Amino acid sequence: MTSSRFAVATHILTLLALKGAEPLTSEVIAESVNTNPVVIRRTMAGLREAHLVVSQPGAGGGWRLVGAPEEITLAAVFQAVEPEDLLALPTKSPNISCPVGRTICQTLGGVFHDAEAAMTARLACVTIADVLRDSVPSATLNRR
Amino acid sequence: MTSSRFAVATHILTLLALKGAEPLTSEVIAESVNTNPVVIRRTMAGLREAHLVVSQPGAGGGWRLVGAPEEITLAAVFQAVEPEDLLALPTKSPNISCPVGRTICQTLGGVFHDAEAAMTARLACVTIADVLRDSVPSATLNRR
DNA sequence: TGTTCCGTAACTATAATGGTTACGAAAGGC
DNA sequence: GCCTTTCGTAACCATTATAGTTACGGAACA
Repeated sequence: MTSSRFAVATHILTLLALKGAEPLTSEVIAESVNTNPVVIRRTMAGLREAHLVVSQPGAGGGWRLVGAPEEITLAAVFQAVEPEDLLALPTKSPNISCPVGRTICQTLGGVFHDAEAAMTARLACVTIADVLRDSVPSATLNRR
Repeated sequence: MTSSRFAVATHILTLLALKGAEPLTSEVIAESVNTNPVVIRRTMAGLREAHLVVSQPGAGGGWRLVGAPEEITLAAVFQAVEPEDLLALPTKSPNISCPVGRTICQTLGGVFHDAEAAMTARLACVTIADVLRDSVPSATLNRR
């Protein structure tokens, strides 16, 4: 099981898309997500590094989307907040004196990579705009 | 990040496939995986429930594959040892007085399900026989 | 009857996650 | 220049999952 960061990040971006150009503070976002502003900032840090959002400190500041909701795929969101590999190899290396143990990790690495790529490809078909439309059908996107 | 159970289970099944009808003890398997016999038994419990392996206590006992390696897909292995959802929704429900928070979990649930299905579909294309061939090319499968 | 082996409970150590407090720094209104 | 707002981040705690380990009961079989 992964962390809920991906779910939280998607929730936040959808909220930002709904509110359009208006910047939202961590406090306001935290209320919608039902958590602490610091948790929001932690999650947003990854999104900012990926240039999906920008932040502005000071009065009237907060968070805004960088691009159009139609152009933010969930694959990009996933990679921004869950960098690690989804399927894990064992921390302790297998016994290299066993013919299987000697090579299994390399074999599995390839399979795992393919499987994760398949999942990412599926996530790349969905955008924040799609999520917003699905989640709040009545929303008229406030475009900049 | 998931646990390494899926990797360990695949390792074990590959080892059983290599050894054919000969039953392997938890001790022998643990040596190849480089861990403790109890950890092996814990992992095997899921595989037994899924009818992928059978165990036999007592002298000369151990673990054997139930079916042919060609018929055991990694999707079946994955589902046997990692039953939970891969992508997680937040433990705390969002704020239902927010239009996004009210509905986002249901929307995300659908997306997550599709993404996991895409990964599983990819894993269903690979069998234990494939892994064995890839990992130990020289292996002649000892068939029953 | 004794050895071998699984089945499982119990305990521990470690790491990840999420929640919280705290405080520094940047932005902008006055 | 000051003061308020807000982000950025460190630090700490509680909770949970995983993996490792010991221990012991019960089944199989010679």
